[in-house]
Amino acid sequence: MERRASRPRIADVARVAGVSKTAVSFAFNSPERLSLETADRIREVAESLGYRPHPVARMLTQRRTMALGVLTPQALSVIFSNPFFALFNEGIARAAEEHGYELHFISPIHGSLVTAIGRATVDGVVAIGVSAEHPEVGQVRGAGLPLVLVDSEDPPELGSVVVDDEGGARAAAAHLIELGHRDILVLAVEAPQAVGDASADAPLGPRAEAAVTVRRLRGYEQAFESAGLALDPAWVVAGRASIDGGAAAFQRAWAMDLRPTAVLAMGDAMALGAIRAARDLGLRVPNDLSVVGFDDIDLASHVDPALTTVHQPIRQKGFEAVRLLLAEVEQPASPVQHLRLETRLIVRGSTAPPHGRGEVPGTQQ
Amino acid sequence: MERRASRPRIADVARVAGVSKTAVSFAFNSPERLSLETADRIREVAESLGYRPHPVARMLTQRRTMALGVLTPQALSVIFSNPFFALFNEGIARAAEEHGYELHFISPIHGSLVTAIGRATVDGVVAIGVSAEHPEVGQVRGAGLPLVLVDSEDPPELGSVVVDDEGGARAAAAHLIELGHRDILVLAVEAPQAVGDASADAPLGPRAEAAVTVRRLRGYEQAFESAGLALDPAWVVAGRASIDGGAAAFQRAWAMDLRPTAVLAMGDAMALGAIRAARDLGLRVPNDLSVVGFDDIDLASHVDPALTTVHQPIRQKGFEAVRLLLAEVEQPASPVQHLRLETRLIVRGSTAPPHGRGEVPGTQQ
DNA sequence: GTGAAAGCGCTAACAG
DNA sequence: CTGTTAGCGCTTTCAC
Repeated sequence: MERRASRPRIADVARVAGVSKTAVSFAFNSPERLSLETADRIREVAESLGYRPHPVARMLTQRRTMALGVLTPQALSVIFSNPFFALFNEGIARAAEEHGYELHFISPIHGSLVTAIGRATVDGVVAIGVSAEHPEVGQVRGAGLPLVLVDSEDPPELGSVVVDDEGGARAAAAHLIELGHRDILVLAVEAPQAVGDASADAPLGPRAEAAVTVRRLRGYEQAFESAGLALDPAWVVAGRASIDGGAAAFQRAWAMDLRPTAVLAMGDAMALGAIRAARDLGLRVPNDLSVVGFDDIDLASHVDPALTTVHQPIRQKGFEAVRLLLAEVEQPASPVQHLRLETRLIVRGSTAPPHGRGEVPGTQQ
Repeated sequence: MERRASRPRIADVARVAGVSKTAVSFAFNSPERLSLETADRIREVAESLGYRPHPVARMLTQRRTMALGVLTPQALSVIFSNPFFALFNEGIARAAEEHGYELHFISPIHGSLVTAIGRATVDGVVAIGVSAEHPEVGQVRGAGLPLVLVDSEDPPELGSVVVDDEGGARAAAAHLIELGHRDILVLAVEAPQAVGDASADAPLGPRAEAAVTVRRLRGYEQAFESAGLALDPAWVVAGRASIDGGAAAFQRAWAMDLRPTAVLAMGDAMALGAIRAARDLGLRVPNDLSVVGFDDIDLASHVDPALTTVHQPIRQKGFEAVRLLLAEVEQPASPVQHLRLETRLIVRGSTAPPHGRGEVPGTQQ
């Protein structure tokens, strides 16, 4: 009856090798505290038994998991289908694996982020799309976990990584204005209705994404003001941050009899959607309609015409967030850090002067 | 000194509420075993203290983690930058969240998949790009974890989800042959050099991806044979499964004086790379060169010309893999299941008869 | 309805 | 160099 289907425990190894559990533990964790031969013999026995220290038990005693959490209010499946997250995750992943940490994605479970956080076994978390006003932030901190915010600086005592949304937006709007556009439609990101079923938590309220929207909108406004113009609120329509969302928003604007010569979209996906919708209406881009996106996802440079957009270093955002987080995780005494990364306008083929007057910028006024 | 910075434990709640630890546990896990008022009071105290059951301790006693692992030999960062995985992960994620499980990505840590698996705290794993000959498979099974293989049926006693690679490849090749092509270049996927540093494990050998390659190649051959032709091994060149890899492979073939009128690429990314390389050489697609991909990633239908390719249900593959896995996880007695999904050729704009004779298929013979 | 006590599997003082 | 022992924080029989 010595054979057992279940996983061998440390005691089994100790018994077979004729040593104490301590010795076995040392053989794995501090071999230098054992004679070479003892350590070798123990490892052989362990090997032959197929023994591996149980990771959960190990976490419990070591009080660390060697895993980092990526917290998002979005459903897991959108995290993986969204090109923005593809880049962000890539950056996160690169930093995590460089330091030997695993990655756990913390997304609503049965609609509840609170339960998801409650279950997370991580040493620290990077949160994106979340800020001060969210109960989740308090929960993570209450759990004693280091937390770094991305795209929000709100509880200032937390580490953060943000980009210059305002400056990027300003540059985008200024570009259009310089080209001579005056009838500019703004496609804003509406707060996504979080997965939420009718479960206990999730009084989601204004998400941090709203903060990004506000910053970008402010940038647009500043550019208008600098040019002595004003951004008419009626020309700001909100939609979901996706291709379909952008298309729908553009159509809605059109149905409201807005006839823009240019579009400022707060995301590339929305920009692409607007282009699609405009084409369906018979408009040519950029001749009849100029479109500027935001983010500079991979696709932006591959579509035709290539999308003029505001580049933000998404990968780097993820990478730096993990770097800041690990500093806190590994030296709990270290001060929290704040990072602000640059954005820059990339002019490609989707923008031109209004009225199809070719590629040469000229003031139509 | 009652205030403590660290996380409150169950004993703290018990003490403050004036009950035993058991009662506190019951208040959370089996409230029906407590009087309503006791349970409520305990929960209030817990709330006020900010108490949350420690997830690791919980895992240890419950002997389940409510998390599933996704095992891949690729580095974490490639998992997120690769469009194939984007789709696969989406399917995985959808199924996992539907059942309330978290997802952990198990990728080499410091180059070692073995340590990564050793650390994984999951109730089961879906492995892709791995099969019988890999030590990792044995390790996972040794840990007593249910395991479902994707793209391999090799240890037949394991659950599996595969697609009809052979049939898809056959259809792709047949399509080209019917169009009249005879000089067909095959772009095969070469085994990726796993991340591996010089660390202990990773005698990686032929990866399961090799199996996919073999199946697709066999499909191509069958189509050739059915047409009374033969696939010349000299016309099969291998490259990395990426855009750059495809471009490089095509250039290499060109440098070896191969002058194909068509390309069969084992992945869409490679196909796209081949198109790029061909264009750089002054060839027009599909007039001078027809290209067929494999997989049908999102991008395939968005490029110009849209890519003719073999569609495989990548999302579904992920979704089903988790479904099969959960069946095993939740009813350990249940039999392992095997699933084979269909593929189908999707003809778009990147294929035409050879010699630029327009879009109408005609036998050039 | 409530609590005492025995683990879950491992680590790490502390002795010897 | 090796073993004893006491936890890590929670769950869960089993008595009361």
